[in-house]
Amino acid sequence: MRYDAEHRERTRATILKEAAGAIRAKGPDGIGVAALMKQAGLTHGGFYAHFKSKDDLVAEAIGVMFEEARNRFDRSRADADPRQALSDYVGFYLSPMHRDARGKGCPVAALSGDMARLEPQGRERFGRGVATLAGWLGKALEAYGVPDAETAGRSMLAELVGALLLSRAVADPGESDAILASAAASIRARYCLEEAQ
Amino acid sequence: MRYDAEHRERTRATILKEAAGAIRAKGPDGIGVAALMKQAGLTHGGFYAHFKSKDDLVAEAIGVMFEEARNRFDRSRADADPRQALSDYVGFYLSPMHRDARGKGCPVAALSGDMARLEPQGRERFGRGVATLAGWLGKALEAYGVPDAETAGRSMLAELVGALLLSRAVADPGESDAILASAAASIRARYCLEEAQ
DNA sequence: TCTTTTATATGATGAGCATCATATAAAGCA
DNA sequence: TGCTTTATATGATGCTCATCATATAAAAGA
Repeated sequence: MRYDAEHRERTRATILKEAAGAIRAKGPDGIGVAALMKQAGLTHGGFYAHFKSKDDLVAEAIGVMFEEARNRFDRSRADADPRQALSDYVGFYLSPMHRDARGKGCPVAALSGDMARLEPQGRERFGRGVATLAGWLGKALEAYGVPDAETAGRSMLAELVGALLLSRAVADPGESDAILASAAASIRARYCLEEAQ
Repeated sequence: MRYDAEHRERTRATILKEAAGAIRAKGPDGIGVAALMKQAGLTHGGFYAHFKSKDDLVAEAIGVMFEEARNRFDRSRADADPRQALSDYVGFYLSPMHRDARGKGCPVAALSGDMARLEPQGRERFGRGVATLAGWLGKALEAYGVPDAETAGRSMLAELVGALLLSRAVADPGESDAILASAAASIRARYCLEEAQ
């Protein structure tokens, strides 16, 4: 019905935003095209006017998630010294709030487990996101003199992701909190972030 | 057809063993009852003579996986001093071999990502397994004088799991190897395991 | 040998899924 | 006002899945 010029674009963005949330919350196989389109206020058939296939959507949505993550990371380091910025990021990452907001949180933690089963297109995009994120962490560590910063950045990302995943996986809330707290304490101690908090 | 006394039991064990592998490799939703029974040399209908439901099977299979993991851990610490045993375990855990054997490897790394979506029965069993594994690591660390061993055990598990997951998730083999190596180096340095390797 | 028992097999049901051919409706243009 | 274009809607197809009612076949006990 020949809507105004950017209508199609806006609709596509809405679908992608819904998908980015739903895929993180329920996994790439946990959400169907019909349900997703309904969430976006549309019907399922129209989907294929915007995306070649569901795999195509998933790959694009992964890109959107990493853009969101980049914005968050940029914001956290905007006005502070690198050590403070890193401390803030660790604090956010290992917070119960982040744990409980799977659909809005870090795509790496939300999707790592599903990646091995995903089509190459999405995996590739995910891999680039992981490398970028590890690089940011490494640079932040390097900025205040941590040695072997590239290795440390990857190690730190692994612990952040592992701790968040475990805290989401276990059934007991006390154990879940303890996992987050232990990882935070260990990371802070080892990269001299204690006093910055 | 009234097979001999333990036939039923043996069949059940076969199904569980196949399930424990397939669930780790493809996820709880990645394998169907029919395909699983076929792998076990049976037809799909007979399944319900052994398990109440697929959810029931998944929960039991998770138990089997953690038993396997316990055996592996026990073996690794059988004849060495605690530091050497821990070093061996870290070496095994972060090896490319373990990364590539998802169906036979650590259930925590294989299933963390799926846990949040699983029924409570399976989650509960998984949570107990995680706590036990973190406890073992903590005890091993304590045995050679690492301070705050309980915290350190949880932190170490988080990094092991996170690194293995990331190494399986990224598409680029070089990056995957680097993630494993970075985590191993960081863990060895921080818990004085270098010289033990 | 005949009956009873029970582990496994067959086949069906109904739900959910991705995908696609076709229809509709409304905005811009004539 | 009427025509054309195109974003969205409807409805169908064929697939996979968990589950279950029912059938079969063979071992154990008589």
